Amino acid sequence: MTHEGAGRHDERVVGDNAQVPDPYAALHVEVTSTVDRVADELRRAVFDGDLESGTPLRELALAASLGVARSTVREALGVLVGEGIATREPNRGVTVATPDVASVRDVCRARAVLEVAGVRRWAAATDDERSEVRAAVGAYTDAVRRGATYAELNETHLAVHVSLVGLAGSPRLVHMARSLVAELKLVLAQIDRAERNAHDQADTHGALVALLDAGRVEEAAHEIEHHLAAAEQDILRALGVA
Amino acid sequence: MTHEGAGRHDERVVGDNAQVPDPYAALHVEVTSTVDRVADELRRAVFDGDLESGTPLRELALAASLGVARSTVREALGVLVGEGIATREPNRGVTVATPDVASVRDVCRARAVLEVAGVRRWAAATDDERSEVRAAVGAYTDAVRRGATYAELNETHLAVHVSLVGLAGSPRLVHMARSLVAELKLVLAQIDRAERNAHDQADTHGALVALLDAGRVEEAAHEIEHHLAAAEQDILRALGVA
DNA sequence: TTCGTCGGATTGTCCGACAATCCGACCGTG
DNA sequence: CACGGTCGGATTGTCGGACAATCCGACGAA
Repeated sequence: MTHEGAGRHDERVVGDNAQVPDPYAALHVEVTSTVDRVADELRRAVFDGDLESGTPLRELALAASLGVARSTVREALGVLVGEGIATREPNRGVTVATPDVASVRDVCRARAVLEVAGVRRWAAATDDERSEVRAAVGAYTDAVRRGATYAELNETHLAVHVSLVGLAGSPRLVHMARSLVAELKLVLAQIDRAERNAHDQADTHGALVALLDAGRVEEAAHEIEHHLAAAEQDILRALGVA
Repeated sequence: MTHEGAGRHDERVVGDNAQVPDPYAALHVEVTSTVDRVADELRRAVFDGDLESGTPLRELALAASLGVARSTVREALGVLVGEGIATREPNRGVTVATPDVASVRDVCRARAVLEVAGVRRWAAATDDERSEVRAAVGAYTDAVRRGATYAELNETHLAVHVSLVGLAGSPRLVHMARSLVAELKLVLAQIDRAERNAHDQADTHGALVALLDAGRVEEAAHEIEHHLAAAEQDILRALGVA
């Protein structure tokens, strides 16, 4: 992903004219390199289940199939590897990552740390950050009530959790959370959809916000930890752990 | 698709027949690609101050200077960018990252989240993890007493903080902590050495472990937060923030 | 001043090439 | 049959060259 765009031009502090507060905010151009597009396509394929975990990503074949040069594919694969969506073994190539039990546990534990840290800072967060959480929860519950597609439910649900991390007010933590969520999406993409119980967590998330609004932060933190532990168990069970 | 040859040969997950617990542990070969060596060299140069922040990293010049191909340099630069040590502007190239006040604040805040999470799990951590913290603290205090070089003091000191994150028992969190520390090293490499007050935090760290051993976890967490806030102020002051 | 235009420098992408490495099959020996 | 050696194909890692696209600064005209 590597969001972070938002070109922030420096302010020349040379002296007098430091008054103009960027009249051209809210303007941005879409800069899209071929490497980015290839990486996007590969991500999409992985998350949509077109590429099962463990599938080797051959550079030549991908280059031919996508109509780009091998070096371009290679660079895109490097991005995927950096995001943890794929793994590279020296001289053996890149394959779609196969999450094992340990990594699922790890991702969930790390997620808990980040999200709890965010929740604990609810009171200290800005209004912007809080309203973003509310918006994310609203979008998710709306998707549930609307009976949206599985993919959309997933996306909005995970967005709620990322927004919780956003409460900590640290772009880097949010970036880490996104990376963890990407790995989680990889796992979810492998689990047979029928295997997973339907999303019925709209109430849970609403209750979480209610707790926070009531100032019962510690209860909310405990709640989210419980929620994540349950999710971890669900995933491990669906993965068919012995 | 490509159904045919995709025989799902069982991967060498040692899960099943775990009778033989790896008689060949403690054996590993050093696999070092050219890209890795180039990336290492660039990191070294940045952290040693050979490359000031903001310095453009020209692909052709580096390739010629290091005696490797441009594509190799390019890939190494991608790694550096992924680590946050350098930044890439499309069509403008890669430059050594110039940390601003906001990012310093961000890194410190994120660090605090991770380290506090680790400290809070002191009791739940494994003996291995705890002894690793003790070893790191020991190495640092030893370096202080020994009057080691500035670089060594830095390294051992930061290793202590990473080891604290290790208490959480999550490899991914440790990885994130390492990434944050790398960014911090970049900042420290820019600050004139004379500007920084000498390391006298051996006592602080020893006291931290003492608190943890005494089971006063919350005090230790508070202590580390205080410690990090102070370090942030030191850095910002040395950076010459208004 | 402000606005085109031009040339040089650099990146983004492509192509082709080769050695190194890995993998599986085949084969000979004991 | 088990074991070790050899060989060929497939794939990666690295190289070198090439070209269009883009950016930057300077120069010059309105």
